[in-house]
Amino acid sequence: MDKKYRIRKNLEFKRVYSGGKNYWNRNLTLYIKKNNLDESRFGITITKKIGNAVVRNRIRRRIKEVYRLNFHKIKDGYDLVFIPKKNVQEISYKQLESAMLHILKISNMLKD
RNA sequence: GGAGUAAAUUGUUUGGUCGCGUGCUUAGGCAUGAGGAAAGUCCGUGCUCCAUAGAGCAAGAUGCUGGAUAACACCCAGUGGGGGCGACCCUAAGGAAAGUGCAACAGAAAGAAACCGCCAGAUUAUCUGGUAAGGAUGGAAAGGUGAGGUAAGAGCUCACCAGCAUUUAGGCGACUAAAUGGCUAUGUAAACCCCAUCUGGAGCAAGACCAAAAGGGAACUAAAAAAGGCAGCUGCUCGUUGCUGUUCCAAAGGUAGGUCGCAAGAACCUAUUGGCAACAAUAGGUCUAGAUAGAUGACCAUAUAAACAGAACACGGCUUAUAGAUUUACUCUAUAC
RNA sequence: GGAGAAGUACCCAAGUGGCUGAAGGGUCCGCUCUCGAAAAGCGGUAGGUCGUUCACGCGGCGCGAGGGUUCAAAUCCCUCCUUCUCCG
Repeated sequence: MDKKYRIRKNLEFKRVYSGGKNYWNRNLTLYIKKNNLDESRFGITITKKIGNAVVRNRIRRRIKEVYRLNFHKIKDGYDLVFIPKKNVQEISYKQLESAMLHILKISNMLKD
């Protein structure tokens, strides 16, 4: 995943939190905001309260993997921030994939 | 074979499809990419800034001896004490006769002790003197056991044991052994303290350089010197550094952000030599992560099972977590011979 | 990544070696007041857990967890756990 498709600055994260819409389901929270660019960008925030460093790394890598495989289905011109909830450390990769697709569907971010 | 002690190693393998960080590149690719604890941040160093890192006090650390080290609370070799049949393990282990404090309750008394008792004398609801053998309290009661001795007793005397001091011998030393002496004033220093040795403070979010936006900045003479005030250097004192009012001008400063710090090092491997060892010296060889919302993953196949866990300046230790497998040395014990 | 603070009944908390299971509030229970409640006032041998008991009661353990020093630890020392704060 190229760096231009990722949110990297603390300022940009804060802009998405304050000005964006948010959606949630049992496993995830999603913040969305228009970014006036040609492509969509994404970021992940995991609190230190979830597991230890190994668990957090595994969750982050799985979310990146799901996003990479479904990248082409997502509408252009938005910033997305995924925030996993505490129970994500117990679910499998397959369950995480369906949860992410579900939240993208209810937020109306999938292309037709 | 069983039970155990000590030390060490390893801690997923191979293949396929898609994907990530860094470096190189002829732009297709090639090379390389987490740990024994990367963890906790408990110690010690390097490194950076603060004044060149200064003086005194305060505060803190260490605490048997010797060695080793860049340094340490770690490590090695020993000493004393404790535990285990043993291999072996544990040990904050200086000073209580420098001084102060504390030892609740109980008990006569918690440090140079007469409540009861025992003995002697006077007197008779008791008083005076001697006495630490016995009672009672307590975690602890004034060296222990036995014998002599005595009015009753007592290291008062003697034997053995424990403890103290001196001398001699051995050892670099902690200390050990023997002899002699006087017979002895509890515990607590992870209470204050004393003694010896050591420590300036902060920390890579240190700090250096470039530098948007926003915002006003610099020079000068009088006050001047001195003193005072404010700020920085350390918790305080000393000491030390900078600033303090009027006139001119478009530079200075360092926030967001970026670059560096940032990986060839007290490095690792092998051999030899010195040393009981920790370790040191020499020679040869190797280059081995460097991110900045933070790189190792997903799926499939395979092997019987695979834990704890993820670098953020680096290194030496300590502590804590850890499934399974393997190796070496040693101890006790059953059976057999 | 680095620096620091705290942890005591259900909640807020005092206690810095000894008669403290632990002061004091809130809470809970009972009573007064009221038609009834709330508020207010008065009282309480209540309070976690384990064992024993019909119950009352009695005993053990318990101040984040585990060790150590001491005759004696919530308090002193060491290790670990959890929570919170600050530093660009």
